[in-house]
Amino acid sequence: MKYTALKGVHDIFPPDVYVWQKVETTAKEVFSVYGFHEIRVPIMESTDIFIRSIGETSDIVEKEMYTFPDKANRSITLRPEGTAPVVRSFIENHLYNQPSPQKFFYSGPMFRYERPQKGRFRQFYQIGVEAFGVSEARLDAEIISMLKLFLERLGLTELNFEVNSIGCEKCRPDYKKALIDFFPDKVGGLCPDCNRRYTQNPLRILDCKVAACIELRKGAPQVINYLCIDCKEHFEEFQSLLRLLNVTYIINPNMVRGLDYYTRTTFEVTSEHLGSQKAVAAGGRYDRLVEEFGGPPTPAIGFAIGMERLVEILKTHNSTFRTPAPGAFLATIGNDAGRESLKIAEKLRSKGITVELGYEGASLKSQMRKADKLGANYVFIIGEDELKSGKIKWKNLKDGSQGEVGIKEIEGFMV
RNA sequence: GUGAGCGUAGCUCAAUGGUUAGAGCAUUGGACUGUGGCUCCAAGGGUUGGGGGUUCGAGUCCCCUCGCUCACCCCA
Repeated sequence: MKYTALKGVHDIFPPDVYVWQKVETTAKEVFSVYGFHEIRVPIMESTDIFIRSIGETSDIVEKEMYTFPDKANRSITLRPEGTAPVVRSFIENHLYNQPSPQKFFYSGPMFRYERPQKGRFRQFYQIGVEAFGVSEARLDAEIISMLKLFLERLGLTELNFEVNSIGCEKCRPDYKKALIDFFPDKVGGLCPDCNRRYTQNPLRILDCKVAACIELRKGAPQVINYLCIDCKEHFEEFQSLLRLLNVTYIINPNMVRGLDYYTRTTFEVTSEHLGSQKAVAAGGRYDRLVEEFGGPPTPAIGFAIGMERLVEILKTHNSTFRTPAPGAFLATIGNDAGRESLKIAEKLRSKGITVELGYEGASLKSQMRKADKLGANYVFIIGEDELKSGKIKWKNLKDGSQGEVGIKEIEGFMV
């Protein structure tokens, strides 16, 4: 094959594209009921926007960004995630001067230079939401509830909601220290990756999958026990509201997010139907990011849904996504009938009926076959006899019934 | 970046180192010169991912390369 798509990118075409459309329209419907409005931001930004938000030492920045110089030698990066561009837009357009909270959703492609595997791609799509200006836990609970409703609307009820709090800039240092103090005599037994984590980012030891590390970290201090008063109250209120809203959740004290900007509430929605990358949606609070970006102190929270992962789950749950079938198929015999069929097709289409035609002088039999394969409801047969009499034959392909209808009455017949 | 597995028709897969690489499904046409589905017949479709090597002979064995997949790191 001479021309192929790049590694880790994919085409989306029927019937799958109808699953995607369903997800996108459902998101818009649900999110708008919660007062979220669409925001459209560029897919490329100045590189430093991502470096400052995601964190200089994060894997995304260190090795996964699509970064290149433009013709004026500015460093440009294809967005690896959606929060930073939205925060940039929020500040640049002074949206903090609008009534608080400001709530946005977006959807579109993200780019990360990684080795593809199940549920992971170089160009992938996210639907995300961001809410600015409210720190109270009611908003956290609302957002989780909104995510749950969205998933339920898509028929997904067997997903796991995992929550955690990773504290704030006040309490996290204490916890980090406690964690470091816990491991010294155990470091030798940890896997090589965890040895590296021990010095670079000890929190990451908590979600290592190596059996020895899982064993060794038993009894390790949990971040929940090191939260400051404010963070602790916030987390407890958050949980109490989740129960109030009947959201079934589990606390995952080992859940640590990979992006540096998170504070307090973090959460993930996971599925058993995915591979190793089982998070279908994830997010959390980032109360400091707007200020660090040069905006006014503004608490915020958001999440992102992985479209490919969500579509994967939907396809295993629900096989009813099909390419829409035409309402009518016009089978014609001869040039005159072919010309007449164009007029009829346009009339029906103007009424919103999907119409397909037979082409290339195919035999009636093969046109019938095609109509059947397309799943058409009705076939109209137009030949010399029909042109003379002004009545065309119809056949209902679902029940096999057939009859005649005047050419002028065909719209009424179909509508 | 690391590791493993796999590359034969559009798809799913056959073919002991030995003739012209086959089958099912799918596509197109026909059996009915104006009636779909079921059945039957036929046709099109392949540089066996690519390159090199061993051999009288390679889809099959060896090397390289590219691609895909899964996993690790990390993440939606």
